[in-house]
Amino acid sequence: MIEDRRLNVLRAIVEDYVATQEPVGSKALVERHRLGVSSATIRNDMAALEDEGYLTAPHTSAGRIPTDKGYRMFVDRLAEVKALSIAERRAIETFLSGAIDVDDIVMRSVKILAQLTNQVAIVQYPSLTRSTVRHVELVALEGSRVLIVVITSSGRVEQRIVELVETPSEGLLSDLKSRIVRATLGERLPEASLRLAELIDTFATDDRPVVTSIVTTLANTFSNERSDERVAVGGTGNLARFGADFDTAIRPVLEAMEEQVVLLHLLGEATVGPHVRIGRETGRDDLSGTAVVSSTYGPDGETFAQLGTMGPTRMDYPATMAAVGAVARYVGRILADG
Amino acid sequence: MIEDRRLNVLRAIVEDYVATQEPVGSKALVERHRLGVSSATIRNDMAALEDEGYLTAPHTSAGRIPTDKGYRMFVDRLAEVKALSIAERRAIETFLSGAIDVDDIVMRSVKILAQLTNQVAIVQYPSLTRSTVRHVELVALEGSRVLIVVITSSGRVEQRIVELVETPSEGLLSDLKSRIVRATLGERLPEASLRLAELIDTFATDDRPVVTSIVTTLANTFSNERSDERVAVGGTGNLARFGADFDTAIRPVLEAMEEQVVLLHLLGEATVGPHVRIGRETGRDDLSGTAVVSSTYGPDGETFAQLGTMGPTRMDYPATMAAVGAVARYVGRILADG
DNA sequence: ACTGGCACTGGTCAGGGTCGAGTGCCAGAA
DNA sequence: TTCTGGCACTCGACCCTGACCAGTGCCAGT
Repeated sequence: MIEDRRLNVLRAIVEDYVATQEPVGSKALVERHRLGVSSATIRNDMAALEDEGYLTAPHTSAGRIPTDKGYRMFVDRLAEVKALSIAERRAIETFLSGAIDVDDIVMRSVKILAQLTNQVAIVQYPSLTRSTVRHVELVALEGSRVLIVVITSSGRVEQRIVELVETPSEGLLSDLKSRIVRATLGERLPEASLRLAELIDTFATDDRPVVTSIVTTLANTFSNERSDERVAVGGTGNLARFGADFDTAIRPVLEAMEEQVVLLHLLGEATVGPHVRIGRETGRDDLSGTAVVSSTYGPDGETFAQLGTMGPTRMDYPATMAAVGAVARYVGRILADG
Repeated sequence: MIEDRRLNVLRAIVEDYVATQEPVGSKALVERHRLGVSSATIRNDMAALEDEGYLTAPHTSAGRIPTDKGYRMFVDRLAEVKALSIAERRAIETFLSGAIDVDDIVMRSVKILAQLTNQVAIVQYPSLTRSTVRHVELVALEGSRVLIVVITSSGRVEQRIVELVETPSEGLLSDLKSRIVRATLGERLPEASLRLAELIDTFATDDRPVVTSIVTTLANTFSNERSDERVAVGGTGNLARFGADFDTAIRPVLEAMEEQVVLLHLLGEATVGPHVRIGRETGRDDLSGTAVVSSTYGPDGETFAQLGTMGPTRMDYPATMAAVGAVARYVGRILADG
């Protein structure tokens, strides 16, 4: 029972602090929440919570603020998932379904996510290595150049142009194409890459130069890490709201935004549902005042990549988690359809 | 003569203020620069410059700082172009020449520009409307779907997939392709779009549905404003250095960065060589503390798009202008080669 | 036309006093 | 036990004050 009340106090403090950005004291707490006990009792509870490491006091005669451990407890055991309003759901749906290609989906996701959460949003481009080959096309261009087009199951279209040493015959090209298709269609990109390597030896020695240079380019495209590692970032304008604590809330985020690698690391490993990293849990000391809410996305079950938001630890976790989860779901659905 | 000295004083004040970020007084000025006169004389000159609107004093007993008009005079008449170091030139060259496609060029340009200037860099994607058609390809996919590929003179490859009502014959497709190529090759995209419209009537009525849907998709691609209006932004980390005046130097920039339209407007109309907009000259009141240095780029003579940087009015104009100019030149050259 | 000197101005900074929100603890009530 | 009212205490926020000083404007003199 008494444990219960303590947790309620913790919850109330987190909520109030997130709302007001100011240390919350025992008196203010009993006024705003119907806790049924006096402020003195709350004071004792707060002292206990501080002993256990869930709260901290900036100085003797200020209120308490949650520690990272306090936030952690809050998201793990105290927060109820805050459902998005119907209007918000509809906004996500209509905005995302207006996208015309994969790049556009990513850009729109970033935008809507930043808007919903009032934070900096990060969306990783759908991973190539996890998607499969849907179509391969070879087109002879003028001169001895060949255009290679690959369409993946994630809807991404990649193209390359190779300059060959000699002009290939129509026959060779179409033969090569059909063999490539047979070997790779439906395969995941890394496997497709392997299959291609085996393919070269099956051609006549005369054709080897042409085949090799087309096939290796294609294999490079398949195992191209670039797209995996690309992320789109948005919502920087939201940082402006945190003018008060520039050094703890803005500077580190601005700096992290510059490095794609850092961002990718922040989004973290694949996890089911919205995942929260608070302060040092992000793995970077300079982001001690920052929390990351992330989720994988992809058509049902499959995992294409990650998306999420980044903001001060004192954020509205339930709302942010709901928004991240919802956007991830819609993006996955749309990628499956398109 | 006396006019000459006054301008020298203005130049010295701009240089000192840019270097120190602090109002500069008459005494400090004579110490740092060999002006050959006493501080009292400088005081008179400063008073005169203030009357003419080139300087302003934050308060009675502080030094002077340049007004926007002062900066304007500085860049127009006083600044000598500061040549980049050989190391810098080489850095630009090697970094940019490592790019693998147009998107990569843009991303790398943003990065190097931000690095050289320590400011926020903006690079507009090469405009489609200003480039010409270099190649068009139609490829039948499985079912009745057709892949359309366009390569423009700026090296950009755009592709679309159309779902047709009926499967077109091989003959029709190759006929259509050759007529499209004949009509549009080498044309600028807007003109190419017009030519396409005329093309439809030259086909037999039976073929109209297929032709129409391919041709309109293609025309849409040509007149697609999206790529024109896309910009890449980088160097946000550099904003962190201006922590001091968050509200005047950072907030407005963060907000502007959110809106592509605003950024495009800031880059401004085509102009030759680096162009500088100071404070309200940007056309936005909230950017009164910000200056934009921009330039067009493109292979010699031609203009593909704009790039530039954005920073506080108290920036090192000569260095920034040199960097913007140099990057613009190299990007243009690389686009021409690739 | 320039300079040295001098009175003046206004911002910054450190010291000191007041105020008040909030705490910890204790003795007594439920 | 558990809660409550009361009280002394703490410490930051705020304000005022005076010393200090960078820098100015002006004037009489060279």
